[in-house]
Amino acid sequence: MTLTRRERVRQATVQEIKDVARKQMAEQGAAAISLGAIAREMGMTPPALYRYFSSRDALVTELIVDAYQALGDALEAAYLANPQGDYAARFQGLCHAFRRWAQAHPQDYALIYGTPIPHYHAPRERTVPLASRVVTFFGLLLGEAMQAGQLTVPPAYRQIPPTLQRVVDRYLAELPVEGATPDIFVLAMLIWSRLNGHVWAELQGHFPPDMTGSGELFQMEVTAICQELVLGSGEETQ
Amino acid sequence: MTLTRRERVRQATVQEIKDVARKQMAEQGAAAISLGAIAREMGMTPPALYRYFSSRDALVTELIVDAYQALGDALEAAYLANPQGDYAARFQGLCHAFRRWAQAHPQDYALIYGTPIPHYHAPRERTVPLASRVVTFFGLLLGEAMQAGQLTVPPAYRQIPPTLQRVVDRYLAELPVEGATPDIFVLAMLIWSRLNGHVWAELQGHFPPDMTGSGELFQMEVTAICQELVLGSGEETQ
DNA sequence: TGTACATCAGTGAACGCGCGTTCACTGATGTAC
DNA sequence: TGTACATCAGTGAACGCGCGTTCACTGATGTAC
Repeated sequence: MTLTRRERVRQATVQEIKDVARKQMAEQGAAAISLGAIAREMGMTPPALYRYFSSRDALVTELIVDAYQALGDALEAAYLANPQGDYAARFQGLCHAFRRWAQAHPQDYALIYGTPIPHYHAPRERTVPLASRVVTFFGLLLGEAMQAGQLTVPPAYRQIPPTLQRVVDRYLAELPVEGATPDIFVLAMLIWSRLNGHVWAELQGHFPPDMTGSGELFQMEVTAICQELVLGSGEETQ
Repeated sequence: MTLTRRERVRQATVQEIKDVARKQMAEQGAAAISLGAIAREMGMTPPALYRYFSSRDALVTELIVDAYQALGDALEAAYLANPQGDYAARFQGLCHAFRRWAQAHPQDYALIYGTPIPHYHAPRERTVPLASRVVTFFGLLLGEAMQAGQLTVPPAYRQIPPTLQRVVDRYLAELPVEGATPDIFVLAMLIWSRLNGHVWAELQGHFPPDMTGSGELFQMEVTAICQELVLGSGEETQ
């Protein structure tokens, strides 16, 4: 079904609102998203925005959803950009795609992984699946590598305490991905949190800023993880 | 020099202002710190607070300094609580102290490591030394362990690219700590960022919340790092 | 020990500002006959 | 192809609210003689 002229104009306006909001997030931070400021920049009056979003929070929610979606898409593209059997290359590709996206869109990154906006409550039923998708790419890759014998799970990650094991099993049962093991599930989350911690520290200047610009520090961390997991390129077995 | 009655009352008021501010941070987030709300809760009028802090930002700065100080003190206590030669125990103690402090004071933790407050600019000459102090405890410990031959720096951390090496050298030259090597400097930052990433993810609910409550997940990560670094307890050599 | 003065905590009114949101309305765009 | 009506985007005024900050002031606390 093709869109009418009016619908196309409407969609363009929605897009413009989001774009201006993102621009203002970049300048003032996510907490400062304001319908008034957006309207001003668009040459409109604030009430006009209520034709497009039922409230400020609804707009914020859409921005969050878009951000997760964009990050997930970036990871998916990176995942597919590297050859299927080369697990180390795919992993590195994922890691760098994560960092690159965060650096290219620091405002969206802070929106989803930073301090929540005061008085805003995200609808978890929408955000949780999207947040999971991000981690899932790491899980998928690590799972494949393990099945191919190109990954050694460090002993510390193999010994899951019984109470934690039970919780993990419950999540695995609901997961739409087959072949996921508790080891890989936990490993993917922990590896992701390392990367996220690094990228966050970079962006917030918690590292000496002139040490992170080149990306060499990040590369060291990624290499260290590869070595810790003995991530193979798949060449040995083929 | 002993304090006069007036000075003591004054200090108590300053303390109360900070305490109320911290309480409100816990409820509404750091971005919502408001002199008006603080005054209201204290049964005062907003202008009265200007007797104690020259502006809202000055108050925020003090809260940040206090938070860094408290976290540093907690780490120092944990550092000293474990025997000098037992590097693994000391490391684990540091890690858990970091997490415990963050969980006990999530608002202060978010204040220093979360998204910066909009329109507030921290005076870096005050915050950077305090932020460094936190990481320094990890550096100190890892340095001692290495000198004792109880630490193996993973190969990925040993190969520092030349451009990065130059920057690291410059920082090491200014550092008041002797015996710090580039390896350890880089290692401490990266290990800290892993821990920070984990703790942040826990607090923000980026991990499934029922998986983090027990602390077993965090313990797995700490153990993994210990094993990756082959952190010894010092018993073998004595 | 008592008085005169200085210091300082806190008040109350006011400043300009921006916020999200509602409402009744105008005027343009699209649709049905 | 032309007219009558419905839909919808956007305006302007207004709502109540809270913010940081200033100013002139009152009244209590402390100090000097």
